[in-house]
Formats: sequence, structure tokens, C-alpha cells
Amino acid sequence: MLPNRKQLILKTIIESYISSAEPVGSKTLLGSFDKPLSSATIRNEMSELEEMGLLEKQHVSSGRVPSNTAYRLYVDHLMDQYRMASLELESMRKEMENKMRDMDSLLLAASRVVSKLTDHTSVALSTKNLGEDVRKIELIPMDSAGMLYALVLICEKSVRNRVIKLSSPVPSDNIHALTGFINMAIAEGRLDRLNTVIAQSFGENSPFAVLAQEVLGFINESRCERFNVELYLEGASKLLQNREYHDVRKAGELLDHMADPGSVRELVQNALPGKINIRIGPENEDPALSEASFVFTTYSFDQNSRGIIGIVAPTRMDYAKAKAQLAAFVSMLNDIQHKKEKGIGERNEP
Amino acid sequence: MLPNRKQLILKTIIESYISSAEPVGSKTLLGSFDKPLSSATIRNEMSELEEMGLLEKQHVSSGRVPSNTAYRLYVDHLMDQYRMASLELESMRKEMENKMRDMDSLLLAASRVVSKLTDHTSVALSTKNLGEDVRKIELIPMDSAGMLYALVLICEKSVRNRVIKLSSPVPSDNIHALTGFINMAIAEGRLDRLNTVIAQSFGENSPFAVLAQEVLGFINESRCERFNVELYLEGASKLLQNREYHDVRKAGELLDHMADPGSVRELVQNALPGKINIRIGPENEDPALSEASFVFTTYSFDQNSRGIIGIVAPTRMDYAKAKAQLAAFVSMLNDIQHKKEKGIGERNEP
DNA sequence: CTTAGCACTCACAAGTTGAGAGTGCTAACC
DNA sequence: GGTTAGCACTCTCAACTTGTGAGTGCTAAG
Repeated sequence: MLPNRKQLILKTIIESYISSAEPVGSKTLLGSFDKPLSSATIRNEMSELEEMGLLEKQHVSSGRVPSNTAYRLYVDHLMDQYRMASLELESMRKEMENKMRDMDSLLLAASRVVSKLTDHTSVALSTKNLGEDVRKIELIPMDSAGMLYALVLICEKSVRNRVIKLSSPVPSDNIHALTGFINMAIAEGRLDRLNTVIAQSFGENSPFAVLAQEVLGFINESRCERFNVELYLEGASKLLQNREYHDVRKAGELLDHMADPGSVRELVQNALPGKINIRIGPENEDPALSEASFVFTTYSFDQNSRGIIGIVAPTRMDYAKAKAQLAAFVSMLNDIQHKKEKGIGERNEP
Repeated sequence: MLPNRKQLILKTIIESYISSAEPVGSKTLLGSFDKPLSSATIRNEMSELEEMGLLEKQHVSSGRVPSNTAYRLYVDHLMDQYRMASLELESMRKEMENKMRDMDSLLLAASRVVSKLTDHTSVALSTKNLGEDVRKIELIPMDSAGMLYALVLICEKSVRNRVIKLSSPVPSDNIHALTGFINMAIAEGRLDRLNTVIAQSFGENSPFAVLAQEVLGFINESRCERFNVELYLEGASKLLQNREYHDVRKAGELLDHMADPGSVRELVQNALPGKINIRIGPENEDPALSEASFVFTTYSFDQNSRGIIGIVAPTRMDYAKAKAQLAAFVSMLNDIQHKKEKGIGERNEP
């Protein structure tokens, strides 16, 4: 067993190296001990630790670096237990629960396949409209002439209101009925279709339908968009294979950008929907992509869920191939989607 | 509009640069035209193309490189259409269909959260026993004394057979019944529980139960294990942030290894189940990890699905922190899993 | 319009140098 | 004995220097 002071010194060296990544010299440790030690003393200890195979020098006169044996010793005996803050734990749990709910495995699968297929880094972004924004409405008749006070409770806490003036009066129990209708529709998440349902049931121009129209319009305006965004970046390491990105700083910068939903969203503004979009170098607003091209296409899975999928590569990429592959892929994805909607595919094999 | 020869030269330059990544000099193109041209001619053309802003030199005497404008021109007008081989298309479709079926979003979510949490590259590997291996059985009585010929159809095509000898004879309609039972169980994927069901229904030692036992044993032996493996590598770019991996070749090598299920599987051999395993540098068999540490833990979701999840980082990593985070994460995952099984969590908010 | 030839430019790799960090050793000190 | 100060020594790293080769632009002739 190591004497106490050696242990302490080793531990200090390891931790210093862990956090700084710089080889540790005898002077670096000067301030780190209760009892002040001179650098020479530390040097002596260090050289003994080196003899024991716990420290290593990269060259004769460099600081020392822990050996693998030292790490092992550290892990098994020396290191303190790290205590996670309860805040940290809590955020971890939240994150996990959200992720599990929101993960979009179709798009993930897509981005994996695209990356593998094109041999480039692929990016997929899905934007899902959660649509759970409107919670409840309340309609309050103000007089018999057709003035209404409408309240919309949105997004958990906030409230919007408006006075609605009807051209022809509507009986107050109709108003109650409408309130009920709408709240039920909200609860069941079929608010979008209510409009047409009412128009069909009561006639396009019936006072009731007009009122409903009015109220639904108001609700629509009040909607605060609640989006859920997921981003998949696959095959990041493929980028490194291009000589343009042999500079790690550049590669890291680009990858970080492509891993950030906000940045990607900006990149795909003004995309032609359904076409293969090609953005060459500085055609991408973002300076991080000034030497990269982004070939992508938009894709919408259903009303509430849109996405983009594409690849990033150096401007010197094989555009023809990438374009063809992406196009083929999207058309294939459409087929799959189609089959799924019709409920054909996706059973176990017969 | 560009004269024909200029177009051709530009196109050739772009395509040469796309595939070689080397600035293109006038001599490089010598062999590329039907009508032989001297390098001087090409030089003249190139210098005109440069004046038009389509080519660029990195320095006075280097080859030329297409400008972004040139790429745009190329994409819009010059490039040939790339035609995908039908083989390529087919493999794409297959890949996609498999991926969609096999994606394990829990583990993906987990690996994302872990990467974000620890700020390191995370790796998750899931091994799922598909268990759909046995397709059908057939039992054929050979004589009245209790000899049976059993056929098991496994894994789509292959067949195994065995002669089973019963200690006491079983009536032949019982045998038909058993065949029916088992095939039903196979079809419904509850073969595992059939054993106990029969024992309970017919008595532990009844001839029928004994026969069933025998046949089920045979089936079990015949099982060819069909595994499905999925691997998730998240936060690959985080590795680049460590100075140890500022060398792109090294980083790429490591990432490629960690992205390969086979390699990862080898790494986690002899893992202590349920513990946090720490493999420091060369403790990992694989030389690609000789300067990296792999901290991981095993995790089993249910009978048929096992996985590992962990992080890779340079040997100089904060082991204490990583260990604590991973431990906390796994215990949290267990909770979630638990809740899920009991059917508690995962509703919409109230 | 095309080509051959030549002078010129510049990046890159190899070699050189000096400063700085860190060591090991020795001798003195407690 | 353990600890410290001091000094010579080693080695890396960055800055600078140099020579070579690739590739150009220009000119003059075909």
C-alpha cells in the first residue's frame, strides 16, 4: 500500500491532469497541499511514483502524466465519490421522460439510412405541432343583441379574451351548447375538424355556424404554437473523412451547428417544399457552413408533423449522386408512409 | 451562356476536384478531352474561367479550384443525372424497413440523454432476441408403443428432426392436440409459457405433460438464436473537444470503432452485469481504445432484450463524475421501466 | 486560335535556432 | 533521515530560413 503522502500527491496529479489535460510539473502542485512542500520534494516523490510505474513522462523534460495503472488505482481506491445534485437528477429524469415521448423513430431511421447510403453526415429535423395549446374556452353572453365575451385559456396559464359581435342574435342555450362542443373537441384533440362538422350539421350560413366560425377563428389566432423539435445527426464521423475537415476545430464547429435545432431551422428557411434543395457554401446564411454544402428536402408526415432530411458535406461533394440518392430515398419514404396509412405493410411476415 | 468548350472544361475541373480533392492544374486535364488540347490552351481557358469568377486559386501558383458560383452552375446546368442502380434502390428499401422495425427508441433516448448529461460521446448497444425462430412443428406417431417422429421447422427454411421415445404411450389424438397447442403458441408468440400452462392443466407428471416437456425441450434445443442488434452513438462531436482527439485520424478511428456493433460487443465481453464497468486504456482489448476509457453498464429491458450503455472518453476523464452519472441514470431508467410495466406513468398531463 | 518555352511565384517540407519548462543531482540544512 | 535550494542538462515547441517543385502568365512562333 502506498504511503499517505504519495497517495495524496498521485491523486492531486491525476485530478490536475483530468481537468487541465496538461502534463503536471512539480511546480504546478505547489499550492495543493495543506503542509507546504517545496517543488524539489514533490519532484522526489514524483520520480519515485514514476519508478513504480504510476507516472509517465512523454519526454525527458516534460511534466508527468498518470499511467493507465495509476488511473486504475485512482478508480479503485483514490477517487472521491461524486455526488449528483438533486437538481441534476431531476433535470435528467425530465429530459428522459420528454425524450421518450417525443422521439420520432421514423425520422431517426431515415437519417441513419441516408447517412449510411450517401456516406455523408446526415441531418434530420422533425418539427411536430403538439397542438395541445388551447385548454378551454368560455363564452359569456353580454346582452340579448348578440354581443359575446369570449375567453380562451391557452398554454397552461395565459388567457386571451375578445368581444365578439354577432350579426344576428343566437339563443343563449345555443351558446352554451357551442361552448360544450368546443371544449369537448379540445379535450379530444379534434378541434381542427370541428369547423367543417358544424358547417355540415347546421348549414354553412346558419347563425350557429357563423358564430362557431367566429369563435374558432378567435381560438386559432390565440393559439400559441407549441412545437416539439427533434434533431438527428447521424454519421458525424463521416465528415472527418473529408480532407476539408481534417481541421478539428472546423469540423467540430460545423457538427455543433448541425446538432443545434435552432441553427438547422434557420438553414432550411425558404426551402422549396418537396424538392431537393441544394445550398452551396455561403448560400447558407450561417458562416459555419461557408465551406460546406447542405443538400436536403422537406418531408411532411402528416398535418402536424413536418421535417427535413438531408446531408452536409464539403462544397466539393458529389452533388449529382447526393441529389439522386436523396430523391430516391424520399420517394421510397413516401411509399412506406402510404402503405402504412392504408394499413398494409408492417405486419409480421405471413 | 458559356461556349461549349469552356463548359466542358469547367465540368471536367469540377468533377476532378470532387473526386480527388486536389486543386486542378492545367496538366491534370490533359487526357480528358476527345480533341487533344495542350496544357497551354487549357491554361488560357482556365484563366478566362477565373476571370469570370468560376475558378479560384488558393495562391498564385497552385492549381485551380471551383468557386461556389461554379458549383451552383454545375448543379443547375452542367451535371449529369446520377442514376441509381436498382440494386442500390432495393437495398435502401430493405434497410429502411428493417430499421423501422428494429429501432429501439428507449435506448436511443437513453444514449442521447447520457451524452448530453455527461458531455461525452455515448454508446448504447441493444441486443434483442427476436425469438421468432421456430415456425412450426409436426409430430408423427410411428407405432403404438410411444415412438414419435418430431419435426421442427426453424428459421424460415431449415428443418430439424428427432425421434422421441415415450415411457408410456399417449393416444394419437392427444398427440394431434399437442401439435395444435404448440403451433398455436408459436403463432401467438407465447411458447415460453406453454410449458407451465400444460403442467398446470394436466398435472405435472401426466403422460401428456411429460410428452409436452419432451417436445418443448427439443424445440428449445433447435432454436437458432436470431438476434437483432442496434447501436446508438450520440454526441460524437464531443470527442473532438478533447485535445487527445484533436488528431482527426485518431478520432475517426475511435468513432468508427464505436459505431460498429461487432467491435462494441467485443469490448463489453465479461462485463459485470448491473455494475458500472470501467475499462481504462489498454484494458480494452481493442487497440483503437488504447488511449480511451470506456465506462459502461449493462441493462436488461426484459427477457429478450439486453443492452449496454456507456460513454467513451480519453483516459483522462472524470471517472468519479462519469460513474456517478451513469449509476444515477441507470437507476432512473429502472424506475421508468418499472412504472411502465405497472402501467402507471406515461399518460398525458392531467 | 493554338502551342512551346521560359521566367516567376508561392506553398510546403526539411533543417536551424533560441527560449522556456521541467527534470535530476548534489550539497547544505533541520 | 527527510527537506530544500541551486544549477546544469534535456527536450519540445515555435519562429525563422532555405530549396524544391508544381503551376502559372506571358511572349513569340506556328
